[in-house]
Amino acid sequence: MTTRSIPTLDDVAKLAAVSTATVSRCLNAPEQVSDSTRKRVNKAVKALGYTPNFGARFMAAKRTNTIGAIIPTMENAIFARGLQAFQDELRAKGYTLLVASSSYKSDIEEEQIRSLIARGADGLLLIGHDRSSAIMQYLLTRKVPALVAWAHDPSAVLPSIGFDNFEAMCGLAKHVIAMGHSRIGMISAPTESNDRARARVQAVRHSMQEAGISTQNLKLIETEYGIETGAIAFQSLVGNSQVPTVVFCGNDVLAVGAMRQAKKMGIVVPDEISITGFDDIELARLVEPELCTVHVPHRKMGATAASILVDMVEGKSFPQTTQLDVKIELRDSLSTRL
Amino acid sequence: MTTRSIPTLDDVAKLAAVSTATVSRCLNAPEQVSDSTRKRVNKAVKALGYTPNFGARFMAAKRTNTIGAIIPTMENAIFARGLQAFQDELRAKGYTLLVASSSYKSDIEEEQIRSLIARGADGLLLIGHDRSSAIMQYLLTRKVPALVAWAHDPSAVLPSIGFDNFEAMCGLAKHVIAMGHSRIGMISAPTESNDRARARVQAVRHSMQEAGISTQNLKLIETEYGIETGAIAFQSLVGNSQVPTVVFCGNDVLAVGAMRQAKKMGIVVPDEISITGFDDIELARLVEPELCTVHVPHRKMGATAASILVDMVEGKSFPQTTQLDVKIELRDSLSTRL
DNA sequence: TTGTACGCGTTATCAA
DNA sequence: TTGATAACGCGTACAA
Repeated sequence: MTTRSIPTLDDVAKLAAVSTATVSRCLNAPEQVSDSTRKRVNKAVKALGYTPNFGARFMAAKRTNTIGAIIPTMENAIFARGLQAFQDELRAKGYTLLVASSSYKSDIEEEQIRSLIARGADGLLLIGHDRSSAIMQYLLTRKVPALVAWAHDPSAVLPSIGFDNFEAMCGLAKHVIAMGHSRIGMISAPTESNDRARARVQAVRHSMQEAGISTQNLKLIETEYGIETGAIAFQSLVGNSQVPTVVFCGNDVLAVGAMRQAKKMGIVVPDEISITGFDDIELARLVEPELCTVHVPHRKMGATAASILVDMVEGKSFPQTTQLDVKIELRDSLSTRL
Repeated sequence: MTTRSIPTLDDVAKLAAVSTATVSRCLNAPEQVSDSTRKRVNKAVKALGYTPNFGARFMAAKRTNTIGAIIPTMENAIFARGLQAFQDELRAKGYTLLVASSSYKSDIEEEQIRSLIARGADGLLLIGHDRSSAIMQYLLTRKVPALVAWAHDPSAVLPSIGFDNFEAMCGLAKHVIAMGHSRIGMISAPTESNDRARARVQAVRHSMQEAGISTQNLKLIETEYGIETGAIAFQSLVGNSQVPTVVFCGNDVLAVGAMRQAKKMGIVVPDEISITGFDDIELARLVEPELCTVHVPHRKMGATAASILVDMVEGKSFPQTTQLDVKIELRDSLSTRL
């Protein structure tokens, strides 16, 4: 039982009695190697338990078959589900996924972008378009293909896949307003450096104006992502003089927090107040009443994002932007205001 | 506007009119460089937007300040929360986290372990002790520090941090049995290559035997992780001749699925049947009735795991196993059987 | 305090 | 089909 050191290409080559070039070819272009030597090499690889060193491979080939993804947080079910689909699809295409999370902080995101690129990520998946010009410059000079997901903006520099947050929320808001609601509350994630959140808020404003309702009637609270924060926001929203008849929430988690708080305060949903969410995570159908929300095809988005990004990396043609359809899920947490 | 290529150490050195060695020192051991030259070098680094190439750095230094983590799935809130804490703590200590997921498949996990090690991960976080001897050999010969989380086993080869799944479930099961339950159902995640799931099932068996209840009275169903799968399992459990009075679930997600199915079938929880979970994710307190479960300190586990793993990587002393306390949360989905 | 020069493990070019 | 060999970008003895 001697201490064996980590086997290298050279070790494999020696054991198989060939050159390192041949071993390398066996691994990367097997069809260029004769059957007999390939068998011999593969045997040596197994015997030694050889694994290529990515650092060296990266330096020599400038490719890693690795895709990096930076998401705001792993604690959010929507990203988790989409990301899992993203990874599954990448695997099928022979790529490995590396994930980093930014905690919704743009400076951390920048750091992660640099880190993943330095590590040789062939392509990057990012969330949303909001990004400092410095880091955009960096991305462009490094020429690393980057795809923005969870967003849809044909005019943006980076290609994107997602849905139109503005349109989606408009659809819901118009429906709600048509039901007779005019005193409106909204709980949103912080809109600074979060284009998705901003678009959803603007959609509500826009829909109100279009219906001739003064946006003075909109009570907006911005708060961080969480059930607890949603509950607190709801409390202060209904504590005001003008209690809204409906509360739009920027995502399902905030909405569920609002619903919990309503129950706690003895406010009946939807009889006394309607609540809506966004995303349609599993949770939305587990609460009572079921949450009215906007369904987003996360898995499909993740899988499609993988396809597109791989095409980008491999120099194939790809769409500048891909729009996915959302569906408004009218459920029991929303009712008509007579 | 010329096409600039990626700046290297050499470029920085030239611009600052020093040698590459000095630049390297500026980055890795600033105290060895005089103030004036350091300033000059830092300026050049900024001007060029230089980022070290990890591949090259890894090859030369054999360290990357990177920790890899392989979790079964990102879609599970328990891992997500613990992992986020893990990452936050790592960041504070100057390490970067790379995440991969195995979809609960051991062959994929092996692939990911090799991949992360080849990429130069200084240390690895793994979930659970179940692992083939081949990959254990690989881990040991590569001498990469690896810490097992979500498990606690003083006798295992790899150091671990977590809680005693067996003891935790025994605590709950004994309490339930003392409440008068004797016809028992259980919905578990697949126990093959999942020591946590296995320990929880064994705990129920053990507790029954200890109370003099034949384990013939245990109806066990193994199914994959998910709300829907939990619902299906529950349905077949109550479709049997001997309907259980309590259903233990291996985790909260399965339990919530069971509760949803019970509601759908018009079976009142806990009056007609009690249901328990494990983990205490946020969801547990959002369903109605609130789910009786075992609370696990995920965040604390993640943060502590980071500390220990960094100590391992840096050659400091560390505990072979760290046990965290769990707490049984007696909530309304469990009631006495008279 | 700073510079020179070598080696890390791989891929790719070119010849054989 | 195979082999020799030059990069790739960095850290670090060792020397100055």
